[in-house]
Amino acid sequence: MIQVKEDGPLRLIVGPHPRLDSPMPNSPLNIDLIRRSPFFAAAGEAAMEGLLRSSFAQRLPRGTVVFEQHERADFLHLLLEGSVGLRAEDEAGHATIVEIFGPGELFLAPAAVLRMPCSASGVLLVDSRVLMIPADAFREAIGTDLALSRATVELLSRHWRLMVDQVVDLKLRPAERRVARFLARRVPEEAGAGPVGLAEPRTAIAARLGMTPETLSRALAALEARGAIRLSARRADVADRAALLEADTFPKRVRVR
Amino acid sequence: MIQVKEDGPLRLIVGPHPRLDSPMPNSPLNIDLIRRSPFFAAAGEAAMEGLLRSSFAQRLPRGTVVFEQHERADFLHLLLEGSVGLRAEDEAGHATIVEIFGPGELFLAPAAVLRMPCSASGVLLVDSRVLMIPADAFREAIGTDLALSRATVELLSRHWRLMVDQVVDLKLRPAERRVARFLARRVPEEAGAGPVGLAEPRTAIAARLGMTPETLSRALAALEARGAIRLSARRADVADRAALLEADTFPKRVRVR
DNA sequence: GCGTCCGATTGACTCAGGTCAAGCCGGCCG
DNA sequence: CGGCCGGCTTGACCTGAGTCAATCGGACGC
Repeated sequence: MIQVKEDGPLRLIVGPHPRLDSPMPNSPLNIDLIRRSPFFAAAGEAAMEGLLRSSFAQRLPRGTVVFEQHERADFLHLLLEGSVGLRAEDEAGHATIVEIFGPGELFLAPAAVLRMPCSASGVLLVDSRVLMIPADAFREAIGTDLALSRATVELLSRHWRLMVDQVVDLKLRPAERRVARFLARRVPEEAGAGPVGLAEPRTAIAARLGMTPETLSRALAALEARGAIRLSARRADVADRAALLEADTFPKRVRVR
Repeated sequence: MIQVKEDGPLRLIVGPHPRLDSPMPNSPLNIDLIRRSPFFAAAGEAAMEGLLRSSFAQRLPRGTVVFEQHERADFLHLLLEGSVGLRAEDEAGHATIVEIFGPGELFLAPAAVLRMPCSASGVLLVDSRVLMIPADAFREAIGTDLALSRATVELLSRHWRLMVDQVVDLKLRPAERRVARFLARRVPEEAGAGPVGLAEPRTAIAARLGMTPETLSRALAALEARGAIRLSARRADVADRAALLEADTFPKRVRVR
């Protein structure tokens, strides 16, 4: 079921419909996590039940590629715990991380819906638990269940907006500010301060933010020097979320249209 | 119905349900254009009929803002002719163009679906014809018509992928190559060469590509010098689509996890 | 036909961030 | 417990693209 390619990253390999033979069946804990995800909340219990029947959860080590760019998607993935990066490679073989998703996120790499090749690979950035939902079952369910279909529209809309945000970030904000915003986004909503985990490798975070690891490192150091955060291994303590977003660094250009 | 704010761009102002009093009713020509849009093709005649009943078309001058960032969306827009830019402004008031859409594109600025404020404004980059679809009607239709709902899922999926492409572009490719790809995308699919119109202002194109107008200008000049294109007013003639995409310029960095 | 005006181009200069090359540190295995 | 190794950080340097400023040129009004 899981197989290691000797000279490459761990690659997940599964047969067409490997239902209940999973290493981790849907425990109550899972169900609870799943129910809290914005997607299933919108889809409703009924749809959820139906989909879960053919799904299964897995605990997978970091580095696992859960789906591969340019290949068709056989599963949708709901992250129960951990962190995935969507990695896209250009024709020259250079890669970035397009987005990083955390627990509760469903990424149906719209490929699954369109029956098109994935536009990115899914790589686990830390050891994770993933709920695997067969794409066929999903596509079928979406064709009969309006609530589910509607939930999907909302999910995609949210994800589209995330990407818009990122494009704006890349185009308008300098590296240091992008880092600051990234950290701020990870501070629990209303809490104005607190620790944020940076469990994923720096390289991945840097790629997500559109910069090199060196620049990320320097930006973090600068933020620390400024007193906005305190760094320790695999995490950063945010002193003041609002201060992080302060506009003290210079912006870019205005002219449009 | 249309109103000019003295000291700002043209702003479209419409009442809640201004049906058939439109300056341009749905002529057969419109219907035909609409039917060819990938969205309505997927949604099917029935859904299309229903939506069109409450919609109306308008011819609007360039510069018109058809919807505004941070405001709720009252209409979905199907571009019949012309070009729109999605313009996003950051908190400091600096703006970019997130995407440029051409004829046949439906942009329901997912805001309409989520009943959330738009994450960008829609600005006409040239004089255009736009089909306006009341958001309520759409939201209602989507809640009862599975085909329509499915078409929406596909539309959003396509749009998500467009954004992914753009993020990859911004992160991995240098300015000149981004320009080349932009031009190539506008060469009619299978035709290996041909003229591409650049009717929208350079400033908008530059913003869409994440660079300044100066850099765009230099990139175009460089491509011309290299013999890849020939420039004339408001258009560029592509000699060889494939050659445009050639990888002769240096790429960026590799390392990702 | 001619002046005005605004967007596009061109040139010279600057700088944010990428590149290259050491060091450093913590985890892991023998 | 020591040494190795991979990932992170730090420093020195370089360059792609932004900035600022001057000029060009097409569209439009008169």
